[in-house]
Amino acid sequence: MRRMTARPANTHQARLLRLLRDGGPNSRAQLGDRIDLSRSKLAVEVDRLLETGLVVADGLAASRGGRRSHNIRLAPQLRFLGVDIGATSVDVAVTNAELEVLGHLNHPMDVREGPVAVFEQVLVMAAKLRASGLAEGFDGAGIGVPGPVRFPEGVPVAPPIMPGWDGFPVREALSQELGCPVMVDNDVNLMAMGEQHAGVARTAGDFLCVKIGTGIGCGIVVGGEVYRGTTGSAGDIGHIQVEPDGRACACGNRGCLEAHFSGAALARDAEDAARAGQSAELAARLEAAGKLTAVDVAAAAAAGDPTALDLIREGGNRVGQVIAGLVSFFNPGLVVIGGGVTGLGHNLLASVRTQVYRQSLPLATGNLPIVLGELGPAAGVTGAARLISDHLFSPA
Amino acid sequence: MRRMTARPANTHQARLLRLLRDGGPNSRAQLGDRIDLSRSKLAVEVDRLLETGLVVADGLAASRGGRRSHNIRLAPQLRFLGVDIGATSVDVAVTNAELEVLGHLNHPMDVREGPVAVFEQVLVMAAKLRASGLAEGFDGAGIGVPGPVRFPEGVPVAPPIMPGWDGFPVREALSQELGCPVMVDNDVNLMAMGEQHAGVARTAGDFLCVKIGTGIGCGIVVGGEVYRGTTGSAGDIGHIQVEPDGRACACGNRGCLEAHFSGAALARDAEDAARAGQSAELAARLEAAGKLTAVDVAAAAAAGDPTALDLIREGGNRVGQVIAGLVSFFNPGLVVIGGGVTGLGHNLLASVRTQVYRQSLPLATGNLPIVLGELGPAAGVTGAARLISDHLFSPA
DNA sequence: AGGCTTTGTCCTGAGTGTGGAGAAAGTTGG
DNA sequence: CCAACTTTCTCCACACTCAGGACAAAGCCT
Repeated sequence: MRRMTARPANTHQARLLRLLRDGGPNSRAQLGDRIDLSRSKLAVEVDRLLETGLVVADGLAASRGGRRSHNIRLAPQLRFLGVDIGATSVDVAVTNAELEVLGHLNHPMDVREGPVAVFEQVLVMAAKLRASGLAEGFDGAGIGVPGPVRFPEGVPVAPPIMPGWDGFPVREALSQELGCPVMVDNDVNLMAMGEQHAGVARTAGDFLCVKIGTGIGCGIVVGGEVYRGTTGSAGDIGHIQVEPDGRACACGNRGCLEAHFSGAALARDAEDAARAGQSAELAARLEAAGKLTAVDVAAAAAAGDPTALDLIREGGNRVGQVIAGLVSFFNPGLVVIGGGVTGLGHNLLASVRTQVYRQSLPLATGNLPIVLGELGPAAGVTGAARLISDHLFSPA
Repeated sequence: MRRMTARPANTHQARLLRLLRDGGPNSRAQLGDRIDLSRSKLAVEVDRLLETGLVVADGLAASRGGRRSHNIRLAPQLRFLGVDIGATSVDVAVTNAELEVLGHLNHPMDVREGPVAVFEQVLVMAAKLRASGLAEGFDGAGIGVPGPVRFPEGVPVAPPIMPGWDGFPVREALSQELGCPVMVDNDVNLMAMGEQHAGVARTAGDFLCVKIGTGIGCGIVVGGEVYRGTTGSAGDIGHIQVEPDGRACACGNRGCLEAHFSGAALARDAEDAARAGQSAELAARLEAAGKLTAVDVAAAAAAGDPTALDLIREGGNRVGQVIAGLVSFFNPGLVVIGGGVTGLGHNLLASVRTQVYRQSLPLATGNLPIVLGELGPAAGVTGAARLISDHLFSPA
């Protein structure tokens, strides 16, 4: 099957494609209300898009008191691949042009196995999605990796938790294998874009998206656009010092946020508490599974275990302390918290909120929602699809 | 005398005006090299600007091997007023359209005397500058205040150190008095814009500008544009907590950065040290003046006084610790340090650098200059002039 | 059936912008 | 001093963009 070859010829067409992506099917008249163009000009550009095949007119909508309108929509056979490489698992999903997830696979895998092994797995999963009939091919792919990325080239740089990936040409390699355009970004940025597209951040202009998984990172959105910093490492808050002479961190320093609270740190603390006999609940789970994860701590907390609750509360205080500083500095309109520890839920959220509302000035916190992400694992892959669609839906 | 009434009619004209402002006089050909327009279209827009009087063609430049070019420049009689309200003094300056400071006055004054008294003083100073022949009137004015500002309206909101200003219609009032357009911003943002226009940040895209005066604030520039946050309080880093249960701060919290280090805190610490007999040098100065300021500490340090050096070092460590966190988060391409304590100079800078380079990841600090601002008190007023010129040099 | 509404198409005219021809004004070398 | 060349600037013809109005198509309601 022939995949998408055309690109919008000008900014009007690009804007129309994004309107259709974000707003679903529309009539020409509805599009006209949302774009600053005359009806005549709009009609010309829509016609050109129809010619390219990027957009189709299928069927008529119900009348709204007059002539029925044509349904203009993005070509229904368009498919994007969203890939989210986490520290301990890989998510791969296929979406349509409106970025709705049609199929989603997850596979546990350590990112430290290196790019070659991970890519092999990604391609297997992509093939599986294709075989299931959800896609005959991919028109573009977005991929997120858990570390800083030199964005224009799509190459990870100096990633602390995935040393084997340093300088690996992710974009080029995946583009070769899949035969379609590929864009690469930090996994946290993709989560932010996912929540922006279909989650809690739909209406936010400036917001922060804190992802707490194995590590901790923060997506920064300024005026609707992801901010990546000068070298692509913006949002790398896991190594902000929260305790002078605190715990040793993998990065070589002491007292980093990540060393004191993250999915990995929480699991370790829980295991320590279990072995020290502080919690029968956690000890039982450790006995059963041989190890503990953030999910176990969440379950123990839900069961009312005071040690687990303490661990979560203390962790929330740590993150909250850092977020309070970021809120003072950045003055966002929204803070989203997501990642693997979302299961810790409102216990975590409560202590984060307490810290932020107590430590930041009222002007910055007065009208500041601090909420959990609502997309869960779909945030990353949705964001990945949005990344590549942003790229393809802009003039060549 | 008639002041500037015309505004650029389109974005081309606006871009031309800014090119002339930032690059000085130019021929049509030189302008053509810096703008993406054909020579013919360029000529048309330049002619229209000449008609409005915003731009003049005076004289011919030396030949560069062919026909001599006309010097195109901004109207030489254009005048902007730059006002920088500090916590303890007021700066007022007049600039030409290229934002060169033609005259600059400073007057010690406590901002807590309130907007009415301060405005009176500002108008006296503006009149003095006019009387000296530097200006016959003002085509626009920019004004900075030491607190958050609701930018679109030009109104201070909930400013901690200047309670009497809350909600005072600064923009409207000053515009009435001066009879010209006025824009209002936070003083820190103006310092950033000043250093961006004519100082160390001329080539920086994303940078931070930390101003340490009576308080501490931080200007944030993203892609060349000042970022002000959702409620105008972005960069308000003075109340980030640096020590749990630390010193009491005027804001009601404990352990704020500003309480531990700032011009005010430094002066107080120095006085305490002098009274405690820890430093003969500082004691002598306290004796002489009845009080100490950051300038005294700088002088004592320059004279080799170890107590003063310690105070500066310790303060630098505090700020450095916060800046390290911001660098990890924001990944700027440059950090500028300015404000009243610039006199502490390289002693301060050294400890800030040590903290940042030690605590932040190499990817973020690898190529990160941390430098002192080079404009001193001119940064604020230059930034103020730039603020209003940005406003006037954009389509109406 | 007739009037009204909504949707979509067509056409004209104003304005925007490009590129080339060429005039104006200078330098350089013989 | 003249011819050749360079740089700067102006003028003009042509293509393209885009808005707005007229009008046709297709529906609803009475």
